[in-house]
Amino acid sequence: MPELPEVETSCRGIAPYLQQQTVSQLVVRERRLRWPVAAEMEAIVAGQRIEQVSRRAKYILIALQRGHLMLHLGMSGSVRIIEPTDAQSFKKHDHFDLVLSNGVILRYNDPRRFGSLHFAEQATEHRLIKGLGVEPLDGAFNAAYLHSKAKGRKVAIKIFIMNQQVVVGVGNIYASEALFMAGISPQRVAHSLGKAEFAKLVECVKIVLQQAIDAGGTTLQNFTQSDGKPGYFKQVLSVYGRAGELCLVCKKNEIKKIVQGQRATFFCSQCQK
DNA sequence: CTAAGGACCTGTCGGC
DNA sequence: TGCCGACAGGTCCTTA
Repeated sequence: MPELPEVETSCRGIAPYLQQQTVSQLVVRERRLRWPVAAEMEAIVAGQRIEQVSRRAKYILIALQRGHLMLHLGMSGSVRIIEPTDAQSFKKHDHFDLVLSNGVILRYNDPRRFGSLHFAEQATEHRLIKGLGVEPLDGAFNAAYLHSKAKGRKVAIKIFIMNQQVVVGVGNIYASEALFMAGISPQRVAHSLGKAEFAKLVECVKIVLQQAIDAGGTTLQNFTQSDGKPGYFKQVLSVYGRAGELCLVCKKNEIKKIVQGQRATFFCSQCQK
């Protein structure tokens, strides 16, 4: 479910409630997530002060006095803040609670259980984070970087920009959107792009993600804002999910849907070359 | 090393 | 109305 903008939005939404608070306890009701929640997790977390909440790729990092919690939302995960008076308001698939000493609860919900909760002394050294590529909104993500990474790569450019070892946070929706905005066909082989095309693509990835963050994250079926209310913005998507409809740019061609790497890709064959 | 496909899960939707 | 298959925002792991 969540792409980077949704994770960023969740992160910002929950941070004010968590920062500088103390964890009273972690209550896990379902340990079977993408990876089992470690048995020692409760003991590690209890009593620790939360220093900071941040994001790396699609992981929400909760910095404790000692170590970090790493929360990934997978496809269908969401977090919400529960006031003490509503502590008993459970929904189906509420898998764990991070309970603060002031009674406020960070509650994690995830129907498909593709999300995960890890602990690491140093998040940057954790095996799931260590090998990740650059942040898309960072200056390190630029045309020269992408160009050099693409050398010798024969995968389709859409698959390539979704590769977390290259650049993080570009999910299936925004990969289609960025390529559409850049006027580049998703089927192009990665190394075949020219310098100007890499520059354009980088620029469009940044724009598309930043716009979505500004809009509070694209709201699709089951994203819940961190305050528990349904998302209020519906970002306008230009191609994603619009198969068979007329392209918004050329207004002549129908948006096509193809499958790449077992994922749906949407594009306009007129506007994207 | 790269590339491709399977795996993990539940919920929803369209078609018959 | 009920059942069944297809599909859904992620990403790791195995195999070739």
